[in-house]
Amino acid sequence: MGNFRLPSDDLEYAVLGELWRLGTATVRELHQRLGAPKGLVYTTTAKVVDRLREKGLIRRQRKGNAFWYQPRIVREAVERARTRHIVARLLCSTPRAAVAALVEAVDSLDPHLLEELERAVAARRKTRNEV
Amino acid sequence: MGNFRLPSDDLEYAVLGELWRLGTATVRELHQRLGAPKGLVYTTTAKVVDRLREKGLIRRQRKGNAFWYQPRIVREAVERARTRHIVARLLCSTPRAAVAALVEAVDSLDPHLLEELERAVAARRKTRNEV
DNA sequence: CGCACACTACGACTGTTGTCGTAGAAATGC
DNA sequence: GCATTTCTACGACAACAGTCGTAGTGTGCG
Repeated sequence: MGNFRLPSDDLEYAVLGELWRLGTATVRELHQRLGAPKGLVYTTTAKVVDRLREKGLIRRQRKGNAFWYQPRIVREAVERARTRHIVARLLCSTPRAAVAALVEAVDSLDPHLLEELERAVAARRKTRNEV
Repeated sequence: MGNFRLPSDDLEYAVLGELWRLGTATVRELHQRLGAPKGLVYTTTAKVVDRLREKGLIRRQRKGNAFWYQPRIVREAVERARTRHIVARLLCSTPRAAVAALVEAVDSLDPHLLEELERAVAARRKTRNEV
Protein backbone atom coordinates (compact mmCIF):
# COMPACT_ATOMS: atom_id res chain seq x y z
CA MET A 1 0.00 0.00 0.00
CA GLY A 2 1.54 3.25 -1.19
CA ASN A 3 1.84 6.50 0.65
CA PHE A 4 -1.22 8.52 1.26
CA ARG A 5 -2.42 11.26 3.51
CA LEU A 6 -5.74 10.82 5.19
CA PRO A 7 -8.36 13.22 3.98
CA SER A 8 -9.35 15.39 6.85
CA ASP A 9 -12.69 16.83 6.13
CA ASP A 10 -16.21 16.19 5.13
CA LEU A 11 -16.44 16.76 1.45
CA GLU A 12 -13.32 14.82 0.61
CA TYR A 13 -14.54 11.93 2.68
CA ALA A 14 -17.96 12.05 1.14
CA VAL A 15 -16.47 11.84 -2.34
CA LEU A 16 -14.16 9.04 -1.35
CA GLY A 17 -17.02 7.21 0.30
CA GLU A 18 -19.14 7.55 -2.79
CA LEU A 19 -16.32 6.19 -4.89
CA TRP A 20 -15.99 3.22 -2.59
CA ARG A 21 -19.71 2.65 -2.98
CA LEU A 22 -19.75 2.98 -6.75
CA GLY A 23 -16.43 1.37 -7.47
CA THR A 24 -15.89 3.59 -10.48
CA ALA A 25 -17.31 6.96 -11.37
CA THR A 26 -16.76 10.11 -13.36
CA VAL A 27 -16.59 13.54 -11.85
CA ARG A 28 -19.99 14.28 -13.27
CA GLU A 29 -21.56 11.33 -11.51
CA LEU A 30 -19.95 12.25 -8.24
CA HIS A 31 -21.07 15.78 -8.69
CA GLN A 32 -24.65 14.77 -9.34
CA ARG A 33 -24.71 12.63 -6.22
CA LEU A 34 -22.82 14.92 -3.87
CA GLY A 35 -22.02 18.38 -5.12
CA ALA A 36 -25.26 19.29 -6.83
CA PRO A 37 -27.51 18.44 -3.88
CA LYS A 38 -25.38 20.74 -1.77
CA GLY A 39 -25.65 23.54 -4.29
CA LEU A 40 -22.04 23.37 -5.39
CA VAL A 41 -20.87 23.96 -8.90
CA TYR A 42 -19.28 21.30 -11.02
CA THR A 43 -15.75 22.58 -10.70
CA THR A 44 -15.88 22.41 -6.95
CA THR A 45 -16.50 18.70 -7.08
CA ALA A 46 -13.83 18.35 -9.73
CA LYS A 47 -11.35 20.14 -7.53
CA VAL A 48 -12.04 17.86 -4.62
CA VAL A 49 -11.61 14.84 -6.84
CA ASP A 50 -8.37 16.28 -8.09
CA ARG A 51 -7.02 16.79 -4.61
CA LEU A 52 -7.89 13.25 -3.67
CA ARG A 53 -5.80 12.21 -6.62
CA GLU A 54 -2.93 14.41 -5.50
CA LYS A 55 -3.07 12.65 -2.18
CA GLY A 56 -2.79 9.29 -3.82
CA LEU A 57 -6.17 8.12 -2.61
CA ILE A 58 -7.76 7.58 -5.99
CA ARG A 59 -6.56 6.92 -9.47
CA ARG A 60 -8.08 7.48 -12.87
CA GLN A 61 -8.24 6.11 -16.34
CA ARG A 62 -9.17 7.76 -19.58
CA LYS A 63 -12.44 6.42 -20.97
CA GLY A 64 -13.50 8.28 -24.05
CA ASN A 65 -13.09 11.96 -23.38
CA ALA A 66 -13.64 11.80 -19.67
CA PHE A 67 -11.82 10.11 -16.82
CA TRP A 68 -13.09 7.28 -14.70
CA TYR A 69 -11.94 7.43 -11.16
CA GLN A 70 -11.60 4.64 -8.67
CA PRO A 71 -10.22 4.23 -5.17
CA ARG A 72 -6.59 3.28 -4.88
CA ILE A 73 -6.81 1.95 -1.37
CA VAL A 74 -9.15 -0.32 0.43
CA ARG A 75 -11.87 1.31 2.37
CA GLU A 76 -11.32 -0.59 5.58
CA ALA A 77 -7.72 0.47 6.00
CA VAL A 78 -8.51 4.12 5.62
CA GLU A 79 -11.60 4.08 7.78
CA ARG A 80 -9.80 2.23 10.50
CA ALA A 81 -6.95 4.69 10.48
CA ARG A 82 -9.30 7.62 10.39
CA THR A 83 -11.47 6.28 13.17
CA ARG A 84 -8.50 5.51 15.33
CA HIS A 85 -7.12 8.96 14.82
CA ILE A 86 -10.37 10.66 15.67
CA VAL A 87 -11.11 8.46 18.64
CA ALA A 88 -7.64 9.02 20.00
CA ARG A 89 -8.20 12.76 19.91
CA LEU A 90 -11.60 12.35 21.44
CA LEU A 91 -10.42 10.25 24.33
CA CYS A 92 -7.09 11.83 25.07
CA SER A 93 -8.12 14.23 27.79
CA THR A 94 -10.70 12.51 29.97
CA PRO A 95 -11.21 9.02 28.62
CA ARG A 96 -13.98 7.83 30.89
CA ALA A 97 -16.18 10.85 30.44
CA ALA A 98 -15.43 10.81 26.74
CA VAL A 99 -16.57 7.21 26.41
CA ALA A 100 -19.85 8.11 28.03
CA ALA A 101 -20.27 11.09 25.73
CA LEU A 102 -19.53 8.84 22.83
CA VAL A 103 -22.20 6.35 23.77
CA GLU A 104 -24.65 9.15 24.27
CA ALA A 105 -23.81 10.61 20.89
CA VAL A 106 -24.31 7.29 19.15
CA ASP A 107 -27.64 6.73 20.86
CA SER A 108 -28.94 10.19 20.21
CA LEU A 109 -27.93 9.93 16.60
CA ASP A 110 -29.83 6.72 16.02
CA PRO A 111 -31.06 4.46 18.80
CA HIS A 112 -30.63 1.42 16.62
CA LEU A 113 -26.93 2.06 16.62
CA LEU A 114 -26.77 1.60 20.36
CA GLU A 115 -27.74 -2.02 19.91
CA GLU A 116 -25.29 -2.25 17.07
CA LEU A 117 -22.66 -0.84 19.36
CA GLU A 118 -23.49 -3.38 22.01
CA ARG A 119 -23.15 -6.21 19.53
CA ALA A 120 -19.86 -4.81 18.26
CA VAL A 121 -18.47 -4.62 21.77
CA ALA A 122 -19.51 -8.16 22.50
CA ALA A 123 -18.01 -9.35 19.25
CA ARG A 124 -14.78 -7.59 19.99
CA ARG A 125 -14.54 -9.11 23.43
CA LYS A 126 -15.17 -12.53 22.02
CA THR A 127 -12.46 -12.10 19.41
CA ARG A 128 -10.10 -10.98 22.09
CA ASN A 129 -10.82 -13.97 24.29
CA GLU A 130 -10.40 -16.41 21.46
CA VAL A 131 -7.05 -15.04 20.47
CA MET B 1 -24.88 30.26 27.80
CA GLY B 2 -23.68 32.83 25.27
CA ASN B 3 -22.65 32.33 21.70
CA PHE B 4 -19.57 30.37 20.96
CA ARG B 5 -17.97 28.45 18.20
CA LEU B 6 -16.63 25.03 18.93
CA PRO B 7 -12.89 24.86 18.76
CA SER B 8 -11.98 22.59 15.92
CA ASP B 9 -8.53 21.34 16.48
CA ASP B 10 -6.10 19.83 18.86
CA LEU B 11 -4.19 22.61 20.45
CA GLU B 12 -7.21 24.73 21.16
CA TYR B 13 -8.92 21.78 22.76
CA ALA B 14 -5.88 20.92 24.77
CA VAL B 15 -5.69 24.44 26.17
CA LEU B 16 -9.37 24.51 26.91
CA GLY B 17 -9.17 21.10 28.55
CA GLU B 18 -6.29 22.25 30.71
CA LEU B 19 -8.25 25.28 31.75
CA TRP B 20 -11.17 23.10 32.72
CA ARG B 21 -8.80 21.01 34.76
CA LEU B 22 -7.10 23.93 36.48
CA GLY B 23 -10.09 26.18 36.81
CA THR B 24 -7.95 29.27 36.47
CA ALA B 25 -4.56 29.79 34.89
CA THR B 26 -2.26 32.30 33.31
CA VAL B 27 -0.87 31.98 29.83
CA ARG B 28 2.49 31.12 31.31
CA GLU B 29 1.08 28.21 33.25
CA LEU B 30 -0.74 26.90 30.23
CA HIS B 31 2.37 27.30 28.19
CA GLN B 32 4.47 25.39 30.66
CA ARG B 33 2.00 22.54 30.72
CA LEU B 34 1.18 22.37 27.03
CA GLY B 35 3.22 24.53 24.72
CA ALA B 36 6.67 24.05 26.14
CA PRO B 37 6.57 20.23 26.14
CA LYS B 38 5.67 20.40 22.47
CA GLY B 39 8.53 22.74 21.71
CA LEU B 40 6.36 25.77 21.04
CA VAL B 41 7.31 29.29 21.97
CA TYR B 42 5.41 31.32 24.49
CA THR B 43 3.61 33.53 22.01
CA THR B 44 2.14 30.55 20.23
CA THR B 45 0.37 29.47 23.38
CA ALA B 46 -0.66 33.05 24.00
CA LYS B 47 -2.15 33.27 20.54
CA VAL B 48 -4.19 30.14 21.05
CA VAL B 49 -5.47 31.47 24.33
CA ASP B 50 -6.34 34.70 22.63
CA ARG B 51 -8.28 32.97 19.90
CA LEU B 52 -10.22 31.00 22.46
CA ARG B 53 -11.17 34.30 23.98
CA GLU B 54 -12.22 35.66 20.61
CA LYS B 55 -14.48 32.66 20.29
CA GLY B 56 -16.09 33.41 23.61
CA LEU B 57 -14.96 30.17 25.18
CA ILE B 58 -12.89 31.66 27.95
CA ARG B 59 -12.77 34.93 29.82
CA ARG B 60 -10.05 36.69 31.73
CA GLN B 61 -9.44 38.96 34.65
CA ARG B 62 -6.54 41.23 35.40
CA LYS B 63 -4.51 40.05 38.38
CA GLY B 64 -1.44 42.18 38.90
CA ASN B 65 0.19 42.67 35.55
CA ALA B 66 -0.96 39.41 34.05
CA PHE B 67 -4.35 37.97 33.19
CA TRP B 68 -6.01 34.99 34.75
CA TYR B 69 -8.09 33.01 32.37
CA GLN B 70 -10.97 30.73 33.07
CA PRO B 71 -13.54 28.82 31.04
CA ARG B 72 -16.76 30.60 30.22
CA ILE B 73 -18.78 27.51 29.49
CA VAL B 74 -19.25 24.20 31.17
CA ARG B 75 -17.12 21.40 29.99
CA GLU B 76 -19.90 18.86 29.56
CA ALA B 77 -21.92 20.96 27.16
CA VAL B 78 -18.98 21.54 24.87
CA GLU B 79 -17.72 18.00 24.98
CA ARG B 80 -21.12 16.60 24.28
CA ALA B 81 -21.62 18.89 21.33
CA ARG B 82 -18.18 18.14 20.03
CA THR B 83 -18.56 14.40 20.43
CA ARG B 84 -21.92 14.39 18.77
CA HIS B 85 -20.57 16.38 15.87
CA ILE B 86 -17.61 14.10 15.39
CA VAL B 87 -19.58 10.91 15.79
CA ALA B 88 -22.16 12.11 13.31
CA ARG B 89 -19.44 12.64 10.74
CA LEU B 90 -17.92 9.31 11.57
CA LEU B 91 -21.14 7.37 11.19
CA CYS B 92 -22.75 9.17 8.32
CA SER B 93 -21.62 6.99 5.46
CA THR B 94 -21.72 3.38 6.62
CA PRO B 95 -22.96 3.34 10.17
CA ARG B 96 -22.64 -0.34 10.96
CA ALA B 97 -19.10 -0.67 9.72
CA ALA B 98 -18.22 2.59 11.40
CA VAL B 99 -19.51 1.38 14.73
CA ALA B 100 -17.31 -1.67 14.47
CA ALA B 101 -14.33 0.49 13.56
CA LEU B 102 -15.09 2.67 16.51
CA VAL B 103 -15.11 -0.22 18.92
CA GLU B 104 -11.90 -1.50 17.47
CA ALA B 105 -10.31 1.91 17.80
CA VAL B 106 -11.30 2.21 21.43
CA ASP B 107 -9.99 -1.24 22.22
CA SER B 108 -6.72 -0.79 20.41
CA LEU B 109 -6.20 2.52 22.11
CA ASP B 110 -6.62 1.10 25.59
CA PRO B 111 -8.20 -2.26 26.33
CA HIS B 112 -9.52 -1.01 29.63
CA LEU B 113 -11.70 1.40 27.74
CA LEU B 114 -13.50 -1.46 26.06
CA GLU B 115 -14.88 -2.49 29.41
CA GLU B 116 -15.64 1.11 30.15
CA LEU B 117 -17.47 1.27 26.88
CA GLU B 118 -19.45 -1.81 27.73
CA ARG B 119 -20.47 -0.34 31.05
CA ALA B 120 -21.43 2.93 29.42
CA VAL B 121 -23.62 1.16 26.88
CA ALA B 122 -25.33 -0.83 29.61
CA ALA B 123 -25.88 2.31 31.65
CA ARG B 124 -27.34 4.09 28.69
CA ARG B 125 -29.73 1.28 27.95
CA LYS B 126 -30.86 1.19 31.51
CA THR B 127 -31.51 4.90 31.53
CA ARG B 128 -33.46 4.57 28.37
CA ASN B 129 -35.63 1.76 29.78
CA GLU B 130 -36.33 3.62 32.96
CA VAL B 131 -37.45 6.72 31.16
C1' DC C 1 17.24 56.25 37.03
C1' DG C 2 18.17 52.55 33.97
C1' DC C 3 18.29 47.83 32.71
C1' DA C 4 16.43 43.30 32.45
C1' DC C 5 12.59 40.62 32.37
C1' DA C 6 7.61 39.27 31.72
C1' DC C 7 3.29 40.01 29.64
C1' DT C 8 0.13 41.45 25.97
C1' DA C 9 -1.11 42.90 21.40
C1' DC C 10 -0.88 42.22 16.81
C1' DG C 11 0.69 41.27 12.40
C1' DA C 12 2.50 37.80 9.29
C1' DC C 13 3.27 33.41 7.05
C1' DT C 14 2.13 28.51 5.97
C1' DG C 15 -0.74 24.72 4.96
C1' DT C 16 -5.40 22.83 4.28
C1' DT C 17 -10.16 22.76 2.68
C1' DG C 18 -14.06 24.58 0.56
C1' DT C 19 -15.39 27.32 -3.05
C1' DC C 20 -15.55 29.36 -7.51
C1' DG C 21 -14.12 31.34 -12.13
C1' DT C 22 -11.77 31.21 -16.38
C1' DA C 23 -9.39 29.22 -20.07
C1' DG C 24 -8.30 25.70 -23.15
C1' DA C 25 -9.06 21.09 -25.25
C1' DA C 26 -12.10 17.61 -26.94
C1' DA C 27 -16.38 15.85 -28.58
C1' DT C 28 -21.00 16.48 -30.51
C1' DG C 29 -24.71 18.47 -33.26
C1' DC C 30 -26.24 20.88 -37.29
C1' DG D 1 -16.81 23.85 -40.78
C1' DC D 2 -18.62 26.07 -36.91
C1' DA D 3 -21.17 26.59 -32.58
C1' DT D 4 -22.43 24.58 -28.35
C1' DT D 5 -21.61 21.66 -24.86
C1' DT D 6 -18.52 18.98 -21.74
C1' DC D 7 -14.25 18.03 -19.76
C1' DT D 8 -9.95 19.12 -17.53
C1' DA D 9 -6.46 22.18 -15.73
C1' DC D 10 -5.30 25.63 -12.87
C1' DG D 11 -5.26 29.83 -10.51
C1' DA D 12 -7.55 32.53 -6.89
C1' DC D 13 -9.72 33.69 -2.59
C1' DA D 14 -11.71 33.15 2.18
C1' DA D 15 -11.53 31.01 6.51
C1' DC D 16 -9.15 28.82 9.92
C1' DA D 17 -5.40 26.70 12.87
C1' DG D 18 -0.77 26.52 13.98
C1' DT D 19 3.26 28.94 14.30
C1' DC D 20 6.41 32.63 15.15
C1' DG D 21 8.44 37.46 15.49
C1' DT D 22 8.30 42.15 16.89
C1' DA D 23 6.86 45.97 19.36
C1' DG D 24 4.98 48.16 23.23
C1' DT D 25 3.89 48.37 28.08
C1' DG D 26 4.65 47.38 32.23
C1' DT D 27 7.15 45.71 37.01
C1' DG D 28 10.92 45.14 39.79
C1' DC D 29 15.82 45.18 41.00
C1' DG D 30 20.37 47.17 41.56
